[in-house]
Amino acid sequence: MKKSSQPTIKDVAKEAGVSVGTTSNHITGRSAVSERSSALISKAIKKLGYRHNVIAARLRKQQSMTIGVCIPELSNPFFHKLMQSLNREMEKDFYESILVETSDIEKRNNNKLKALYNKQVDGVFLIPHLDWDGWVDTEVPIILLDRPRKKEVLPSIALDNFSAAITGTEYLFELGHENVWFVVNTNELWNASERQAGFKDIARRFGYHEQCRVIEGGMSAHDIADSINKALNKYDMPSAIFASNEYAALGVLRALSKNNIQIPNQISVLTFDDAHWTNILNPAVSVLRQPVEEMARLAWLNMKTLLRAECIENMYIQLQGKLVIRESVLTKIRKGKMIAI
Amino acid sequence: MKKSSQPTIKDVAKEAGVSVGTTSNHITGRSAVSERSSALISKAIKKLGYRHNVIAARLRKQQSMTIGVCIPELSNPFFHKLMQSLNREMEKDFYESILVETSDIEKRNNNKLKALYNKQVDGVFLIPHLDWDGWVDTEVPIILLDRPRKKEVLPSIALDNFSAAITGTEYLFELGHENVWFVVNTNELWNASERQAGFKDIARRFGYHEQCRVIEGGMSAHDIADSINKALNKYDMPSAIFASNEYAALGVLRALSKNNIQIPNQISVLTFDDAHWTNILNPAVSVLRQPVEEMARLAWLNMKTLLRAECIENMYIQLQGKLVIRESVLTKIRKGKMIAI
DNA sequence: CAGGAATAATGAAACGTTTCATACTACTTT
DNA sequence: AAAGTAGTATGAAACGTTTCATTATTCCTG
Repeated sequence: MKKSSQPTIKDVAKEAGVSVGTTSNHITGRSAVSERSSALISKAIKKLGYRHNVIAARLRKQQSMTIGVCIPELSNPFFHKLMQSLNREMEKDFYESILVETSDIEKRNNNKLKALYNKQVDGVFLIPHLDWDGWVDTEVPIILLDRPRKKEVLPSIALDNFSAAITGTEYLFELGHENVWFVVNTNELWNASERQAGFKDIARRFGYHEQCRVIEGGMSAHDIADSINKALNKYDMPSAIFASNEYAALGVLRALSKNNIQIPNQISVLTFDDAHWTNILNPAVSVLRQPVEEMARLAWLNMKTLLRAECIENMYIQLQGKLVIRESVLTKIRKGKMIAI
Repeated sequence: MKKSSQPTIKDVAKEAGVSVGTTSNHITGRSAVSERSSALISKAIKKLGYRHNVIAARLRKQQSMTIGVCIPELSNPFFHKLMQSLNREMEKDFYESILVETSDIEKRNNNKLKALYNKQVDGVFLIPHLDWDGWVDTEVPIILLDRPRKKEVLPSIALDNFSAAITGTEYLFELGHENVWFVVNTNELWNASERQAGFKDIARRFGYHEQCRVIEGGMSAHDIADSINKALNKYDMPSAIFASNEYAALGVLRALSKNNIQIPNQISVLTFDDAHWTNILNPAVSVLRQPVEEMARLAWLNMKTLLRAECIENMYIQLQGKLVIRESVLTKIRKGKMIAI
């Protein structure tokens, strides 16, 4: 905003020959205004090029119509898809978001959180860090997303990672795969460990825990590829690999390609996260999809409840993953007997 | 913000036993405050849990410290990387961004732009649509990014698409490739056509325009794959393919894989956009990288000049693409004679 | 046509800051 | 001791809305 004076609501009122109160009513629509006045005001607005000052309105209303969204980083597909979906939801109710990235630059969420509070956000969506100490202003609603770090005390919505891993693994087992590797990377410990736990659990139940193996990948896709490479040299070749997220999946693809291993003929591949390339590469890779839009929808729905100052006791919503079958998993004949799927 | 009354600067002043003016000076640091007062105020702030109300400050200062950023959609890697870089730049100067996605939902930029103006943004970064009519509030600084749609009248920063295409194509030619395909998709016409023009220009200069071909791919990566597939059946196989962006590249990979064509042994591949998977897949694909951070840096630098109310006449900055050589392009021996590179 | 109800319009106060002209204080200098 | 000066402090006005208790107007009903 320049110093050049924009016309205010007072100017409009004067021009239209009505009071500021009436003008405000016309603009916000919160109270009835006669047709005559409305017409006059509309004309005045147009004539003066009046622009409604949202900042002044916010101050008076003591409501910013703004939600702070803290995510680790925008470059992660899951996070920016989530951001996108949240925006779309909030937009419908004329709310606006302030996006802050917390990772990399700032390991602690707290500074960012405080800055958001200073901006008078009406609510906060937070994807917390592992080392987040949980400090929070109890006056402003908060919902934890994706990583239910303090789910006992703060409302949380996340994928049911444990079950999702079971869904995926079970699918592989049912198809006849008995020797499955689960590949995790180490930069996102919470979800990875839950998924890993699910994998181990179902492997044990099927009695495949001897052959099934968890490969700890490292931080980058390249590290992961290396780890898989080493494992490939060390152990019997698995008949399927389940990657715990997009980066792990890329690492798997690299390692298999480097070793001239065909997907799915020699090794089947399944992965968490429905990255856009999964459906394009050949073979298109089957995926355990996180219901991002659903998460955003529920998040916003519950936020609105909270904004109405209604308490939600002990909310912890677990979303179910969805298996999306494409071309990267082969049906295996199990020793002699056919498996119906 | 709840109704529950947060302490205000007045409460702090009273608690500290000084005036509001002094308190404000302490908080904002715009005018000297004695050690004694500062200490008292700090103590009072801590005691009351005072929180600085940014909205009130903005109203009074007639400055929102906020920049609107209009991008087509967050899911496009180039755009969210740009957003990320812009945020990082602006953060250093304590500016904040309001992100709006324009595409898909709303074909016209204008509504979004007006909404931003109502929010009293101090400036706007805009990646305009093809059909944008160029309406703009001349009072608030604007810089066009990536697509210099109205570069004659509005300051713009964009990749020099024409030259970048030449750089990439020349690289292929120098390596001995004479039969090169350039693959464009059709949803982003501006940049694609510039790149295409560059490609055609250099092909003509090398005298390869007979064999070199532009493949119009379609909207999605799958459509692009289909188009390439058809072209492969129809024409002589090229020795290299240059994809005009990430989606085109994925389409190329799919089509080649489906046809059991080896990269780079049978066909070399080069692409615009340094998508994160390009460096991970096997072979790692060589890339013509857009200098995103540089673009963000320059964008913010110039925005700051504009915010200081200094005029910038006729700004049109063209950034140069950077060739990143990886594993997907093969050096060819040209008929009998070696090419030194 | 009086009385009451419904509908519109009014204008001043309030939201929580920053700003600025003024006043105060404590030194230093003549 | 008066005068000057630099450093601080003060408090009321202003930023542009919304809100709400009143008042004005219109409409309906018996």
